[in-house]
Amino acid sequence: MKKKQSATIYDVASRVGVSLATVSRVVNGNTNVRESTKRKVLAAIDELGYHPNAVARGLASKKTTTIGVVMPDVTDMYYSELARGIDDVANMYHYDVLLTNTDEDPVRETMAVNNLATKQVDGIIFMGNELDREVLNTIASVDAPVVLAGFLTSDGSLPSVNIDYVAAIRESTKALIRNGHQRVALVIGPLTHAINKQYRLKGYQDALEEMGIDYDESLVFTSHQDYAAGMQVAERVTAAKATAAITYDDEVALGIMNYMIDKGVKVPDDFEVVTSNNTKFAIVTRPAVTSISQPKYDIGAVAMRMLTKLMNNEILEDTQITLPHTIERRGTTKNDLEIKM
Amino acid sequence: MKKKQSATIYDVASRVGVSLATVSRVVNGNTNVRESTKRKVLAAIDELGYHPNAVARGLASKKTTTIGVVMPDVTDMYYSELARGIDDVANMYHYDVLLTNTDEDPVRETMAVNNLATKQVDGIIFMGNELDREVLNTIASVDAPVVLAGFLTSDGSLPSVNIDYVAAIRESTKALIRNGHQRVALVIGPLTHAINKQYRLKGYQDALEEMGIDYDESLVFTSHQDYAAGMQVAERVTAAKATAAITYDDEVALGIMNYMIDKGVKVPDDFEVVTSNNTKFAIVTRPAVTSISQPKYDIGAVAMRMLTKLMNNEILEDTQITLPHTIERRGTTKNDLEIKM
DNA sequence: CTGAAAGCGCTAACAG
DNA sequence: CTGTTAGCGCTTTCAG
Repeated sequence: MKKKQSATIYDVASRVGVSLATVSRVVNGNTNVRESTKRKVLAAIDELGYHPNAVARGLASKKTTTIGVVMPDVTDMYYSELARGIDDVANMYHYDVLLTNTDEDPVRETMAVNNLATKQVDGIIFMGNELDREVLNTIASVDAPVVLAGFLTSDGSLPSVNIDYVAAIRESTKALIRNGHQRVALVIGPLTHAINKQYRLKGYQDALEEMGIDYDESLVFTSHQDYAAGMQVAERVTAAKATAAITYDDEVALGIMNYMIDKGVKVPDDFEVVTSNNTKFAIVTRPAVTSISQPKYDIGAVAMRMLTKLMNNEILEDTQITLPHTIERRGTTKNDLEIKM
Repeated sequence: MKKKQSATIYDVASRVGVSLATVSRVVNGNTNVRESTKRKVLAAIDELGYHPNAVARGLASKKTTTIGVVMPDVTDMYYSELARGIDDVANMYHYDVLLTNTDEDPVRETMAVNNLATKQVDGIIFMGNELDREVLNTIASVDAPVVLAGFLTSDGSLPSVNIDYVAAIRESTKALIRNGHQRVALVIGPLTHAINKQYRLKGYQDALEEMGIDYDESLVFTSHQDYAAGMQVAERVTAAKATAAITYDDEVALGIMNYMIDKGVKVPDDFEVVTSNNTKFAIVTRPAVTSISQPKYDIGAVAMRMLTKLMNNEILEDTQITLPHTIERRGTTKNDLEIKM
């Protein structure tokens, strides 16, 4: 039963007594084939166990019906949920997904994009936190549309799908301030990244300004995106005498929360926490974590949908898509947390 | 700067004044090329920005340097950690990964395998809980080696990488019994799956027998692999008057634990929990969850390593690989939990 | 060490 | 509605 791929389009053609072209037509659903011959071809295909060779098809048609997905890490819940959205709509449009983990290393990101180009993918969806100049150049040099999912560059030169980070952080910060906090810590990624400096930090600063609180740089912390990093930054947050924190990553939020709990600090009574991604991590703890709720699956799905249009040479009416977010109130904030614009 | 792929091997050849064959040789690292012409070819490649077309190469060589990974769901931490191990060693051997989510639906699994065959992947790594007969037939019909990661079939007809589930569950069950529990609940997946019935349940029964406790079918529960399902099964576990539980999935364990906590049952004082996958979920809660520790990343990595051998037509000395596991004691079991063989 | 020639399996005009 | 004819870009004998 091995060697399924042995039958070629030629075998089918000669068996039925038609030309390659005819077989190709029925395989590709071309309507210009007489019903009777179509039936015969289909029968032969079945008997021979013929399956089209996508590689040959790719060479001839210059379309591989494969897209590349470049992401920091599949084991990161935030990205994997985006990936699931991407994969589902990719399948819906009959695309396969070539997955690459980069750990946000620009060198690996560059290699990944180049490699995907070599494999002739029809398009690429890129996830991460920032686009290094060299990566940007590589993307520009590639003959395949690229869309960013879950982050963006400051110049908006590439199509992307995101939520309104400024508003999301602004709202949460204000809510915390209304809850009585004068010192709210902001825990984000490197300020060298546009998404952190121009969006998240901006939202935080806007909130402070609107609420009449002076911006204190010492309340802004940079952290890696993992649990251990959260525990570490928690110590600094404590030292800075913050009484609440907004984080950009759920694992970091849990690290901070558990640090507090382990130190005997009551959450939310003595310390409130709001996180950003609303992954499963935010709901399995006690207390569960209040979070900005991003439509992660949809971000991936919409990005993929955009990509299909791009691959189809359609014009996008809007290249910078912003999806709505909400705030999910849970146990790490006091019940009277009030969300307002 | 667009249209990078414009240059072909032919362009390079004519620019240098050699034949295609020569360029192909230097591109593929064939040593039979004079150093001077090699240098010239390399220079031309650089000037023209030539990048080999993997699709054409695949057609000609019948190797795509791409493998397929079929998994239930990327957003499931257990599988995504396996996937990361796979991806890392795949890259090490210069393979790309085509990812497909199946939600364990046999229909989608069958389609996935067929699709991967169409795409001419050189090999496939399959993850899941069970192989449906039809899926098994499809796998057999495909002309590419397949290895299973993180589960197995009862007949061992396919190469696989796992831990010793029987021993792992036996040890944890016995440890719980030694802790004084007469009624330990076992929460696993459907008994129609070999991994549940012939391995996990067996380990549980062996432990009971060794400890002189009668097997009580009403203490074995079937549950889906998610948090909500865990909360649901917890109610039944409580009704069955179990005082401890062993689960096959971390999210399920958290569901059970939180159900107990929410009901005022003290964990671990009044109820102990041991889970199986030791994902990040097990460490971010308070208490953190005692877990069987599987080398998930390594399971994926070893599976991929096996696959490379298979793709290289090497003979495997051992097709059923068992990796070592340990038990990670945390806060959902009493401190005197004693692990013995 | 290098070139010529024959495909890999399929799509895509172009005829008819 | 169907066949013919070119390739797609590269690998791979086989000569030399």
